Amino acid sequence: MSEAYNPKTIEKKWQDIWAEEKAFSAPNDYTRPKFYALVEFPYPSGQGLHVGHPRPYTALDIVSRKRRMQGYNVLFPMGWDAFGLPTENYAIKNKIHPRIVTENNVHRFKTQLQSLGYSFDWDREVNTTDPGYYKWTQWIFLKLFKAGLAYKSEMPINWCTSCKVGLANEEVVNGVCERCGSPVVRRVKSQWMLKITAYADKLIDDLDTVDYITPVKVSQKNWIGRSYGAEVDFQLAGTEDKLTVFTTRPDTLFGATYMVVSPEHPYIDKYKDSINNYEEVLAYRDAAARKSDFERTELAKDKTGVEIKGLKAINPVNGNEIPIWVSDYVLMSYGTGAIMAVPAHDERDWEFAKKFGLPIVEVVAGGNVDEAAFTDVATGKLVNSGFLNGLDVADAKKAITEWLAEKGLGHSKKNFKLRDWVFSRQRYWGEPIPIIKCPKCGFVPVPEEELPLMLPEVENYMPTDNGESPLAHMRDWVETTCPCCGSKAERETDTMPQWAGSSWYFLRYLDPHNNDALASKEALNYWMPVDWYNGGMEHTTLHLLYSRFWHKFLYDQGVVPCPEPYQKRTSHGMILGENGEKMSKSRGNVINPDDIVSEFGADTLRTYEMFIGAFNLAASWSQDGVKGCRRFLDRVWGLSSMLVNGDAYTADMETKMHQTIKKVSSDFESMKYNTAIAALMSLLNDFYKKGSINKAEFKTFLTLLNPVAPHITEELWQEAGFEGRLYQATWPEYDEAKTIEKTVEVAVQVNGKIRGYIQIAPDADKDTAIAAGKEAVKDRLTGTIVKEVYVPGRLVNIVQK
RNA sequence: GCGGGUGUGGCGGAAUGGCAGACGCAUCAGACUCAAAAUCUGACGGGGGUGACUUCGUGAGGGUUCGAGUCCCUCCACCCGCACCA
Repeated sequence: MSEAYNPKTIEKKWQDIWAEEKAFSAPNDYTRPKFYALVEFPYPSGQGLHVGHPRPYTALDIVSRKRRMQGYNVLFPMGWDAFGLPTENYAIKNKIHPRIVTENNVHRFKTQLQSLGYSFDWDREVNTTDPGYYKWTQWIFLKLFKAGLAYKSEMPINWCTSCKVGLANEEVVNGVCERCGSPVVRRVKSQWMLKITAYADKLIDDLDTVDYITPVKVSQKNWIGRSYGAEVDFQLAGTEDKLTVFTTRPDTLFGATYMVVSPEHPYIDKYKDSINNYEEVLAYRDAAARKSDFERTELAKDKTGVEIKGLKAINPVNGNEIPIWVSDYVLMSYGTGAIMAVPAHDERDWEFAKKFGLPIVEVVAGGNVDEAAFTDVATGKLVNSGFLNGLDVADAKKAITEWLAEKGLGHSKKNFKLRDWVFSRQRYWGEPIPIIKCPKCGFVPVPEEELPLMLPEVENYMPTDNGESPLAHMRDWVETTCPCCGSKAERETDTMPQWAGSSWYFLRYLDPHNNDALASKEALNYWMPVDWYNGGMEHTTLHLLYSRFWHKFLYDQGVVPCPEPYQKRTSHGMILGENGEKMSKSRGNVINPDDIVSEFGADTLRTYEMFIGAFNLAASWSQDGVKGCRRFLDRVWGLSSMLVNGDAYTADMETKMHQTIKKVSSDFESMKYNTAIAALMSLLNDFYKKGSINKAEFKTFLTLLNPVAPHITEELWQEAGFEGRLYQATWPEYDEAKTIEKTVEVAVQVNGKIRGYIQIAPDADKDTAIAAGKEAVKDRLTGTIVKEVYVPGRLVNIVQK
């Protein structure tokens, strides 16, 4: 073969052949060992594919191709997470229906992904905007509703004062609207909520049963934020009411010298007649409400507050009457919205007490509470605390909690930072929430047999002036009758957030055309759980947590066979621009994958993105690096002109062949793609040095490289006249014994410094090695030998005085 | 402030506690060429030496060890999250 390597023709050729032969379809052959590899399906944006997409996709494509050659039935699917705001905004701006925008974008993305030669099973493609798909998204919502896990609640939302529309958090940048730059304020609206907090404990505890990379587990745990403590009741002096607080330090109760309530605490209104400075308190509350998130962050270090005069609380443990303050450092959304302040042992309380001259009483000895709050729970001993004196913190916690329970003044309690999931969007391009609002029956689910509740075709999908969903315009869609009592009723006009469709998509791949269930029992039992899921760290506390929640719910409902959806979760680093900054249009450092494919070929792009650096770390793009990978493939192409006969590895190559098979096999599994490719480059260099490669060696080399560069290897396989298709070949085996060199160079050190080398068998015994080593450095052995170290195959170290 | 991550040649990066810098890029030299490109071959951390060699060197400083990029302690810088969660 004398023609030069031309990826343009061979890549198209093999993509067509693979499609025609259905090379990568995952048959429902439930007798074979299965492997379910999953990558996050993309949001088909108008920008087209980003060079960031191929990094994770190629990585799991490599693993999938390898596993197929190892005999697994591999499911590696792809689909489209196509509902969402950018499409809707683009549609509004350009006056094109979002459905059309989505179709166009999906077409472009699919063409781009296909040009990269991924071994996706395209027969299982899913699209979240397809009614046949969102039928089941709505079905799951109804299950949640019927189980009491979907409810409506007044929630503050982000409201753009200029666009007059509710915004997602992601659309608010530094307190202003991302699109128009106008200030964003909080506005209370009735929203659908999902009770993810009901699964808070399971979402933490079951992390022990899955194989996720540590940063993901840590982030999820911190995000859920479970903490153990106690709720304690403080009597409001002169009333029948109690002010309840949550604390993780009930042991410090004797040191509680005042209390603080959040500005939104209901007692401010309830006791306004008893509050002497109500006007002042109200002014503080209004000021706090006006603060934007940005200001709250900025002012976090400087505590503000107002004493509520006329109300006092009684410390239950010593009967002291203590003042109550209001301050925005106490959040209504966590615990009870009120705290007991122990300035001696809490930094925030200490700061507040110092500023307002409140008493600081030390109850845990070990620090200097005049200087700083003492928060060390490991070493302190209780003082000034009556019956707790002398105990350490852990014992004191236990003792006081028991005491509180006995007296009916409190009880142990655990709390979470996790909040319920705001599930409503006042937008058009999302799944309609299948609920009917009946004046008599309340919220009534749309009957299951009426699903999917189709998103109506509308002329005008612009947001309304009053913040209602555009669907509210559609009176003939909105007005309906109650399925329960038959009276006039209205449909819910909110739609679901983008996270809905992506919370269960991995289930639909199993059986994407099933109209009777989200997937058949057989398919679920065979394929679940996902064996390996790779995705971005940015989804750790949103998509990944949401989908685990839905899956756990579906498990409790008997819909899915396993409590966790993903057995293993890994994550890739970002690809940055050549200047080391995040790629963006404004920075002018965006690389378009299409350009790389047309100039260098898909195999080069795949190889480069895998060679760029450690998979889990961010990496900067380098056009020279791309060229280097193309040069590597050119040299691979050149191997065919060195091809000689031979059905077994030649003697001088045998060790290296077995070593490379071993290294590439394990590196692919541990995501060390860069070193796997380096090993293949090194092997290639050896063939060049030698000037020949035999057929056995060529077969192995092509097979090892195939997962990374599938087109060129398949072409060379065919050109060399090897049997069948390379994608159907068997992954090569290595013989551990044959990975070991006959002799190796072993460094000889004297007192830890290298002074010579010996050639010796790697498994030589210690006496032989030490003797040879001493001989090699005999001129330097002038002192008394105190130690002789021998690491087979590595080094000899003679330690002398 | 808290949590997670990262610091190694000119650059991207390799190194189960055991020869630091594999592999690639850039650069330089040689071969080929009228020439250039491409390709092939070789050199390529700093200092010293004609040289075989020698010495220093993995963000900084300590420590453990025969031996530390790797383990421990104290710091520093940068990146990414979270942000008063009682």
